[in-house]
Amino acid sequence: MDQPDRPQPADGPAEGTPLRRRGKALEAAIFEAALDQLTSGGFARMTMEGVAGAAQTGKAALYRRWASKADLVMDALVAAMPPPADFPDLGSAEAELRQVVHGYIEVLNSRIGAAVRTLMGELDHERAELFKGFLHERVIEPTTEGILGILRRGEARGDVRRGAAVPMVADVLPAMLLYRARVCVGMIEEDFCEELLGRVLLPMIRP
Amino acid sequence: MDQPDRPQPADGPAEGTPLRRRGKALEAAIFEAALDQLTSGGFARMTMEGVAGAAQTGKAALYRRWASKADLVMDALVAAMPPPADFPDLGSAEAELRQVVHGYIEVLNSRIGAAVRTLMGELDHERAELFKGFLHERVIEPTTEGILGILRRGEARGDVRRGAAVPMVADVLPAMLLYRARVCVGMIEEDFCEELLGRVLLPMIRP
DNA sequence: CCGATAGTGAACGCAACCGTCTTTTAGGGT
DNA sequence: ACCCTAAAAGACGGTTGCGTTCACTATCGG
Repeated sequence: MDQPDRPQPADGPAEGTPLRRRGKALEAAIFEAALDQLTSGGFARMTMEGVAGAAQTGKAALYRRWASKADLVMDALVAAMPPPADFPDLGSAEAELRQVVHGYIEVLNSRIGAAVRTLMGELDHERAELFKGFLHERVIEPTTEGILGILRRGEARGDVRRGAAVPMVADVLPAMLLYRARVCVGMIEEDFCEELLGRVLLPMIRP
Repeated sequence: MDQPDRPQPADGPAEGTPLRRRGKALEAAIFEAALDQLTSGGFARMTMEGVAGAAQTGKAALYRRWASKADLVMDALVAAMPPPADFPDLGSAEAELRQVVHGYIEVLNSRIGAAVRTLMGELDHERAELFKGFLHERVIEPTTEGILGILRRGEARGDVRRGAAVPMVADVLPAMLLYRARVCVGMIEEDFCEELLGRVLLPMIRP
């Protein structure tokens, strides 16, 4: 039952590469290391020493910028966050939901997606208060609102049943993606998308 | 951004109560403390010292029984786990799903439910390997199989659409419960049950 | 080239926790 | 009452990481 208790060191620059970076380049490396350490071990197990080591820099360089681990994580999240997703009118709720699912699968399979997923999994820990606001404003609520928009349009168009444009229905998509990410190993495959649409989402909203 | 970094001490026996317990009574107190510490801070932040303190015992008493923190958590989970849920034939998929949702809400609002929820949230951390087998065998798969049984009966009976008796559909219920538990503060209320049924589950499976 | 400054690497004292050990105490059984 | 033994309490040496400091070095801009 004894396993290493720390996130694994991330791969750093290749050997022979000049190691001293300044300013933005160093920050990018630090952010990358921070998100990776966060993902592989959770917030508690992520350490400033680990991040510094993975970014091949010194702790002093981290503490010159950030007072705490949480400050660093928050800045790393903000820096890596993609722009808000679009939820354009594609003429059918099915096409729109398919695009959303594809988009979210792509994000979840990315570094920032994995980090967000980790924090979502820790939302009910006491330290999650640190990130709750960010996750609600930048992840949870935009997702729900965007899908709600699709459902409203669908209701008006007629390809979504009346009464479906509510947050509970909008939350099924993110809930299923997170559950799938939790329960199964590895990346979410694209065929998951078609099954989620065909078995769950479209039957649920059909008129 | 500085907050306490450890789970809060659980309430122990009242002052003046004799503190020395032996055997099963002490183990029960230790298990309770372990699950509470696990829930409030996650696996990483739970410590043997914290558990010992919350159970008002000494570390030596813990180490006499369990070689490691993970061993303790596993035994605490096994001891606290309710018997497998029943999924009886109630004559309609609606009634059956309502009973399941009620049952799971009740479990999720309990100590063992909160602990399981915490571990579900950490399933993709490296240390989650320790509990993955347990969670799959005792939580995830029984849930999916039980709901699948309901869906199959419903298909045969005619109140569930053809093609709905698949794991993807069966996973919507636990996925939504976990998402709700993650995203919203506090206990899951019973009116959540009716909305989940009325807006999501029944529309999704209706013929 | 030179000066300013950020980065590097090492070291430091401290806190928290681990796992172990010892002495004392008290609960349970006979 | 007596005895056995598990539990309580405290201490210990070791490890890890924190946050800080310092001397040196590399980089950038003038």
